[in-house]
Amino acid sequence: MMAGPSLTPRKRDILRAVVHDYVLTAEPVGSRTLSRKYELGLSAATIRNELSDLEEEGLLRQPHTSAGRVPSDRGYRVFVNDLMDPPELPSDKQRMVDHMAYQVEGLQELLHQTARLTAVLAGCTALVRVPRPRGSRIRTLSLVRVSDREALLALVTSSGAVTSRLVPLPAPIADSELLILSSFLNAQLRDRPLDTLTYKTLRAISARMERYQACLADLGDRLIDALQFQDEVIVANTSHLARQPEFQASSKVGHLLAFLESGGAVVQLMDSTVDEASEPGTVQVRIGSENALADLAECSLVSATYGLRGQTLGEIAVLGPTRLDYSAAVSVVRSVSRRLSSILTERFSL
Amino acid sequence: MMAGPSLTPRKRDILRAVVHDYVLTAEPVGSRTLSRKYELGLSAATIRNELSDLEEEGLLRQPHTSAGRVPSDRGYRVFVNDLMDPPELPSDKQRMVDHMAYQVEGLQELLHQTARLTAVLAGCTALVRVPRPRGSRIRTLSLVRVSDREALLALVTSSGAVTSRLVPLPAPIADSELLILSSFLNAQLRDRPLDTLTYKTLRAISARMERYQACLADLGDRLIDALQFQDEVIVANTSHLARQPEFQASSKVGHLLAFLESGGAVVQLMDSTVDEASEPGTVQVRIGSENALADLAECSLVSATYGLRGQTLGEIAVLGPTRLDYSAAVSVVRSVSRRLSSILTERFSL
DNA sequence: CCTTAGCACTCTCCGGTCGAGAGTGCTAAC
DNA sequence: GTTAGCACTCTCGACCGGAGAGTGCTAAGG
Repeated sequence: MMAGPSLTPRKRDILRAVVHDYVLTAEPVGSRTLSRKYELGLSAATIRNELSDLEEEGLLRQPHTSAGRVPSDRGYRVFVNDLMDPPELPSDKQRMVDHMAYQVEGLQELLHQTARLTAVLAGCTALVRVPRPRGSRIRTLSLVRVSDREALLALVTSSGAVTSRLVPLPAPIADSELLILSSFLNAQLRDRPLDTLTYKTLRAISARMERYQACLADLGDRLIDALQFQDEVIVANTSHLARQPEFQASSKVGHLLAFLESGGAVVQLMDSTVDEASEPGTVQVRIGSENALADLAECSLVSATYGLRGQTLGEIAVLGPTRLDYSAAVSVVRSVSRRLSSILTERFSL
Repeated sequence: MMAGPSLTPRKRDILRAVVHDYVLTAEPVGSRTLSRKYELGLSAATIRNELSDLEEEGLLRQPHTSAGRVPSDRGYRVFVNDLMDPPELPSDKQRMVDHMAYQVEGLQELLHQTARLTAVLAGCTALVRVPRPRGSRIRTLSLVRVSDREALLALVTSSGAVTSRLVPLPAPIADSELLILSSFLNAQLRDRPLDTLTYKTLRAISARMERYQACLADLGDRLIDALQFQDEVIVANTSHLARQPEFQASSKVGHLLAFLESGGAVVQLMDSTVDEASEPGTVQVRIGSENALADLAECSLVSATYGLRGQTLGEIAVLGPTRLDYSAAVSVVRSVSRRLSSILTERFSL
């Protein structure tokens, strides 16, 4: 966004070193450490001055006076934009990517393996968003009361597939109201092609629905979650997140996991990541608070789309704490998404 | 196994109360609490004596002198065997179970929903083991080196399905050795019906393999994990585990998650649970150390098989800390497994 | 003989204090 | 502009001591 090139080369070197060291150790890094471990040709005192400047510019933070420095989200951003240059994957890893689809048949299995491989190569949690079935539309949608606290949302698509979800009801609701709601949703969504149903569209519909019937409060959001039915997201290696020191404390792990388990939320996240024209192969990085999702304030997402003949089918991403090896993550995601696209093209472009 | 009926009725009441309270609060429960919260008609002092006896019998433990008591694994066992009587599911929950398959099509989707529902009803992590494809056999199996540290295991079944797994290699291994190993495995496994491939069988083969080539060390186990390819296990609501106070500390959550993510390990667990003749609908309970898997020393598993016309197809289970509401869990698992079996029978018994 | 009240004892938990260690910011010299 | 030196600040771990909870034992009461 800004401020990138205004740094002196020396500041750049130092910021790079801080990021590198912190990613490695997860400990705030001090001037002494920097002057010893990195060949900056500077004494600790000089580095201290530079660190102080970098902090003033908002690129570093101090957890407390007299601890070392830690990169801020903006610091990571500068690092990602200007200071790193992700290499091509080392040949042994690249070989694994090339062999990825070896004798794998079936899209679903292919994507599962992709997720696993990405997770292994990047040493992180990996997400793969499965393509929506193209061209199919919503035929009907119905809402049935199951108990006072749960309703069943059933959905039939033009291809004949049926899906259903349990929807928690925030408050008991009369059958008649449910009927009204049901027909409202039907009117809004019938014949809608599934692949036009982004999170934003659903959000808009939900807004109208709330106006229509105020008592439904947050049911809208729940429905959105539930509507993400076909958008399954494959998650691999969640345990990596749980092992990060920054998430050990308190109930953070629990929150994160719950988030990852609610497919809808993950889809929402990914939708918000795609900034229109992102060609397959372009890697996007979202850092910490840039996600604007409280649960992910301390996480970063490195993602790229994959597709077929230029058309985007899905997305593949790596998720970790903001203290992420961005360079490696970008290398992996870039390589895997390219490879996946080319496999799909090879295989399905008859 | 023993010791059940030898308890006086009063001891039974007290043990029941201890289990009940501890499950609820996750805090060691003391004599005073018991005499106040439960209508035992006894003073704290009397209860203390009984608690002392129960501890001597190994049914209770004290985390430290002068803390309250906590049920031991054996205590839970006695509770499960003799002291509880799981009721039928309350009608609202039962209704949800009855509506379970409403308009759901496709086995995979049905099982996913089953897992989710089970998790919701029991308020726990739920596992569903997917049926193996019946009658299909292994046609060929090949092992290809991908890098020094990874090989690819590819498998073709008689139905034509192909699966592959990356197998980590403990040590670099020559192509020629891999070839030998590959043909050995082929000889052992070719034409083997998939549904006879239990963990025990694989274990036996792996043992022979180790003898055959000592340098392969633990590759055997890895292969077993990898071989469980079709045995996918659906896991729902893992975040519940992460939220339990007993797992907050240290890296326990990470371990548990890693365990759940390695499908092979879970299958192994489930295999070891099935004690031969378990008819569909019979609920099995494995408590803590009974699992004999270090990772699960503090977990309990409540499971039942499901099937079609008397034949077992898979298994459904609830997983939680040993401090589990066994009664509720049994109710849910029993009800869901019955229902699932009857849905399958209805639908697939043409 | 079983039950209960009373009491001493033990153990954890919590708050406060203290010293060690790490790292900073500032100043003065090079 | 760079560096050495030094005082200052802050965290972290160890240690201590009191409060609280719970036990085990003993002796009195039904």
